[in-house]
Order: sequence, then structure tokens, then C-alpha cells
Amino acid sequence: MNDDRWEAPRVLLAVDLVILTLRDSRLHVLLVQRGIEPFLGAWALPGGFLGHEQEDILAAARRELREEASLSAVPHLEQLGVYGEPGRDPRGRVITVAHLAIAPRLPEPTAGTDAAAAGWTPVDQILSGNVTLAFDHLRIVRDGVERARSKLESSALGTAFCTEVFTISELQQVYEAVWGTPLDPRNFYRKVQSIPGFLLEDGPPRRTGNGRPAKTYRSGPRHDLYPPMVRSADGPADRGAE
Amino acid sequence: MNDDRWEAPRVLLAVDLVILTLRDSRLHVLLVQRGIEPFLGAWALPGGFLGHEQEDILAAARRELREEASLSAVPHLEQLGVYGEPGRDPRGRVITVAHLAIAPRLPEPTAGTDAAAAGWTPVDQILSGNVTLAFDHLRIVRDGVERARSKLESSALGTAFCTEVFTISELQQVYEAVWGTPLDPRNFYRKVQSIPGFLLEDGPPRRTGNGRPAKTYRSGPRHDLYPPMVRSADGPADRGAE
DNA sequence: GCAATAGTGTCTGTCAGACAATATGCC
DNA sequence: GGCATATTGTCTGACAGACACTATTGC
Repeated sequence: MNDDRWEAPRVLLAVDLVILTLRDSRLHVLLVQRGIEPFLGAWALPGGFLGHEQEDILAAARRELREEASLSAVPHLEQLGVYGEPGRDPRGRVITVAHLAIAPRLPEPTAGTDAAAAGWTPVDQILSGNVTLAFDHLRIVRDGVERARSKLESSALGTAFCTEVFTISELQQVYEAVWGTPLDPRNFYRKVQSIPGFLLEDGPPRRTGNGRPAKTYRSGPRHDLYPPMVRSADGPADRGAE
Repeated sequence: MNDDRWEAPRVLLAVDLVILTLRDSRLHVLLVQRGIEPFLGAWALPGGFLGHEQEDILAAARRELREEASLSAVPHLEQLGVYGEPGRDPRGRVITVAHLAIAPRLPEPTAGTDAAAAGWTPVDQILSGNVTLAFDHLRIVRDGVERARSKLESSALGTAFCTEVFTISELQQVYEAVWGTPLDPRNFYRKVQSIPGFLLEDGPPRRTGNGRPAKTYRSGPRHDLYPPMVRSADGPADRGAE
């Protein structure tokens, strides 16, 4: 750190949330319509400033999660990164710590204190540029989705999109929605079964809607998957070069 | 964001650097011995407060890299994460943005303005707890090393440890040192060759020390490796569960 | 029976790991 | 030649992707 006699600048610290969920087999993110300046009326990620000087950052994120998504039991929450370009906020130097939250299908949110409206928006709508976001929130959403995609490969994060008890085909729908790729149900079935500690069989081995009832599972103790799930590697072409 | 009339708290913003390099085939990290309170005399990561209110975070990290490691050409620098538990610094609420820097063998550093001493320390000395670090810097080093290990798999980061022109066995030493695993030279040779865009052949196909001269290469245009390098998967046992 | 979904078995190409064999330098 | 390192070739087991087939439900 630096010299003590020199006065270091202070900055405003915010947290923002990329809350992802699945609705009718598509990946959605929670957005709020801003009710205050700046960017009044624009869509933005839910978030807010640190509540008080001693509040923990993760605790602030959880608080916003409760306040803006009325969600008590937090399934998964992790730090995504810091976004703090000077000039990103006209109110002064604001540094925001973005967080990624994964949740099973949540109820339709209601507008909060600073938001004129709130709602689930399909992620592809945002990534394709059809919805414009305030601040640098487009980039944050992009980073959050990419993080979710890659964490699906190496961790049991996919189960966080599901209810506590789920079937393998439900889990498959999660992977298909987040990765945006169709998967072979039979190979998927074999794959997830072969990863030790990923899934635990649940009591009554039946349930479901139309055909043969499926066994039910719950998330196993292993959070880091080994061997990992791998994306089909179909497009080795368009992967980032340079 | 929140209500405008309410006064949001301000925090001190710092950057810290995990600068990794290879010295005699072992992974080292740059540490400085603190010359000021708090933790006077303790070893810590190089870093410092934001220079002025409008300084970009990455620019601040680059500045510290220059100042504390006397390094002009920055080979690789990326954000590692935010560390900001309340109480981690007695001077007040300090949020630090940790960065990961990878460099080829650097000269022995000299003590900077706030540092009584500076030096390269073997990473395993730190991870095994033989060296005690100030603040939460042990955790930051741990996260930085883990990030470097996993990025070696999916990106061309390994070449950032090498000089501009290098041989394949030199690159192999990088992988072995960072991963802490011996690798078969023949399979390694085939593997890196088979990844398109990873390596470019350099002009004079000769050089080296004792046996047959090796072809020389430089880093190719591809930064994301596909297919990825994979760690031998030897220990599926001790991977993190629960 | 038929439709629909769940779950199993088998084949095949690819690839990582083991390791033999060859090439090219220095002494 | 002898040693050391670089580079190529071959074999083998594991595994992902394709896909035929069986099982169990509702109608």
C-alpha cells in the first residue's frame, strides 16, 4: 500500500446482480427499469450501493437479492468481477462488484423502491442487442452468462437451476438452455450418471407427465465435477482468436 | 442503485498484484516487505491505493507493476477478484482489486518507496504456510495460483512465462512448474503442435544447449486453446467435494 | 395396440498416455 | 562411437457421439 500522509481517494461501492433463471426452457435474466437518475427509465441490473461502511460485499449482494428479487433462500451466489471505469456513472467514481446468482424458476418480480418496473428478460434478447441496458450492464450480463456456461462444465451449478428434486431430463433442459445446444438424451443420461457424487437418487423412483415415469434425483455432495461435462466442441471455428 | 438523497458510504480502493514468474524451474511470486503500518515488516503483495479519483483500475495495476517490479513491458495482466472484508485493514474500509500478472524471468527487484525489501518467493513456500503474509494476501496468492493453473489449460497463458522465442521443452517446463506435475515430453510435443494457432515456428530452426537443437517457436495468434490442454486427471480423489 | 418418455447396449472414431525408435547435435 | 536432447511413430485403453433397442406409463 502507499504513503499514509497522502490522502487516498475514496470511491462509491456498489453491487450489481446477474440473476439467471430458466423460464419455459429459455435462459432469462432479471432486469429492473430505473426509477431514478442517471439512466432514468432504462433497463438495468438490480443492485445498489453498500448499505453502510462496514457491510460485507457478499452480504450486500444477498441483501439486494432479497430486496430486488424477493428471494429469501439464496441458491447460489458468486463474485463475477469488478467494473469501475471512470465515467461509467455521472454521480462520481463508482466501482461496482458484479455477482452471479442462479435460481430455480422464480415468481414474477414486483417493482422495488428505486425501480419503475422489474421483469425477466430472455438473455438472447439482450445479447443480440434488442434490449439496451444502462451503464456497462450489457458487458456484465455477457460476462455473467459466459461464466454460467463455463461453470456448467466443471461444476454442479446446473442443479441450482432446478428445484430440489429433479429428473435427469429436467437437468438436460438446463444444459441445453444455458449452452444453447441440443444434447442427446441417452448420452446425457449416461454422462451425468458416470460422474461420481454429482447426483443422488431420491426416494420414490417415479413421477413426471406423459411417458414412462423418471427416477428423481437431488444434487450430490460434489461441487466440482470430475470428469467434467464438455460442450460438444462443434464450433472449433468461431472460438476467440487474437 | 439506491436513493439519491441518502449518503452512500465511500471506501478506499486499492490494487494488489500477484506477479508470477519462473525461476530455476519453480513458480515464484513477488513479495515486498512492508515499510509502513499496518503490518510493518510483514511480507505482502505489491500494491497500492488508487492514485487519483479518476484513475482506471487496470491502469493503477499497471502503474504499480511498473513502480514495484520495475517492469515496463507488461506481458499479461488480468483481474483476479475483489477482496474487501470489513476489518481486513485497520485504516478503514479498504477494498482491494487483486490482479494476476505473468512475466518471464525478471531481474531481482529492488525495494520501492514503501517497501523495506522485495524479493521472489517460491510459491510452495507460501502455500505450505512457511511464509506468513499480511492482510488476506495468502488467500489472494492461493486464488492467483489456482487461476494461473486453470488458465494454462484453456489459454495460451503459458507462453507469457517464456521469452518471446522459446522451445517446446521450455514451454513444457512452464507447465510442469505451474501444475506441479511431470509431463511426457513426447506427448507434450504432439499435444501443443496439434492445437491450431497456439505456436508459430520461428525462423532459424535450431539452438539450445546439449543434445539435438530444438526448433524455436513464438506465441501464435490464438489465445483460447481449442482443444484445451488437460491436466493429467491423476488425482480424481482429492478434488473438492462439498 | 399406439404415442411418449425413460433407460440400456453397442459400435466407432478420436485422443491421451505409454513407450519404442529415429534424428541430430556435442564431446 | 557415446551421450543427450529433439522429434516421429505406434499401440492401447477410455470415452464421446450416433443410434438401435427395451421398459413403463397414459390413452
